[in-house]
Amino acid sequence: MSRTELPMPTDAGLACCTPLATGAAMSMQQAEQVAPLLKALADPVRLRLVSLIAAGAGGEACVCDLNDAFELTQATISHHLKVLHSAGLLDREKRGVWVYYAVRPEALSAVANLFDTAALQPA
Amino acid sequence: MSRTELPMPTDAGLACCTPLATGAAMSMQQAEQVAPLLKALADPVRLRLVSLIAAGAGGEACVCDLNDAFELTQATISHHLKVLHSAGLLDREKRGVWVYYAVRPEALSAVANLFDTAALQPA
DNA sequence: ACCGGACATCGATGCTTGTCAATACGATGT
DNA sequence: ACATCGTATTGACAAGCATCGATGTCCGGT
Repeated sequence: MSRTELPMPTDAGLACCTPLATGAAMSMQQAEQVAPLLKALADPVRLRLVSLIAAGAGGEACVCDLNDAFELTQATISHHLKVLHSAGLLDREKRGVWVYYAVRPEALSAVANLFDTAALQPA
Repeated sequence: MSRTELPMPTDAGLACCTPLATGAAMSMQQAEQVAPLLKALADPVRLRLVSLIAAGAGGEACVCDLNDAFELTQATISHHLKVLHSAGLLDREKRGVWVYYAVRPEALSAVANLFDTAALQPA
């Protein structure tokens, strides 16, 4: 990448390079802020974990149930739950011997908003 | 995971383990089907690429512009575009010397639907 | 026919990540 | 006190991934 500057088409009004509504598009900061959320969700196991938890009573679920829903080690499930929790997607509450994870609607709607904003225009 | 079977709470009606509305939740198949889309989007660079392309005129953008929008090698941008294209998120069209990528609204709305369906219930 | 520019592909490299077995921690019941 | 059960943590390993430099390919102009 020799050119560090971008705006001018090198010569005149060449047909390429309509200058991308950069104002309306996402900044690198924004992207780096949202990407971790998607990264946390971008795994089949974690995606299903969130789905199971969201489908649970009160939007929460006990780890003991989640463990049995997969053919994976308890350590692996625990790891995935930690990832989701660290990403801010799940809340964690210890209730007696058991631990319950609950979805954080704010976090999920943040992702939903992302696609409402960025995506859907007919043509 | 010693237990390969799941359904029975080992003893009686213990308070834990409300059995998760497994019918309503996402199957492993579904999760494995959607996760690749999220994986493709779960990178700051790719997320911004999609954003830039979506913000472009007609929901498309020339690679020449995209290259200049990042401090990354042309090879790297090309790689990311390929990932997005392979995931079915972008269309590719060669127009003269230049290549234009365009967003596939269907793919994006698939992701959007995912969060509409799974996410937002008040309490 | 040649050169130059726009993208793609290849091969290599260092970092991240999904998974497991083993172990540690903490609460409960006996 | 002790054994037990539910969950988290640690350490290790293989696989995946983001990035780069170098090279290849295709196209348009001279």
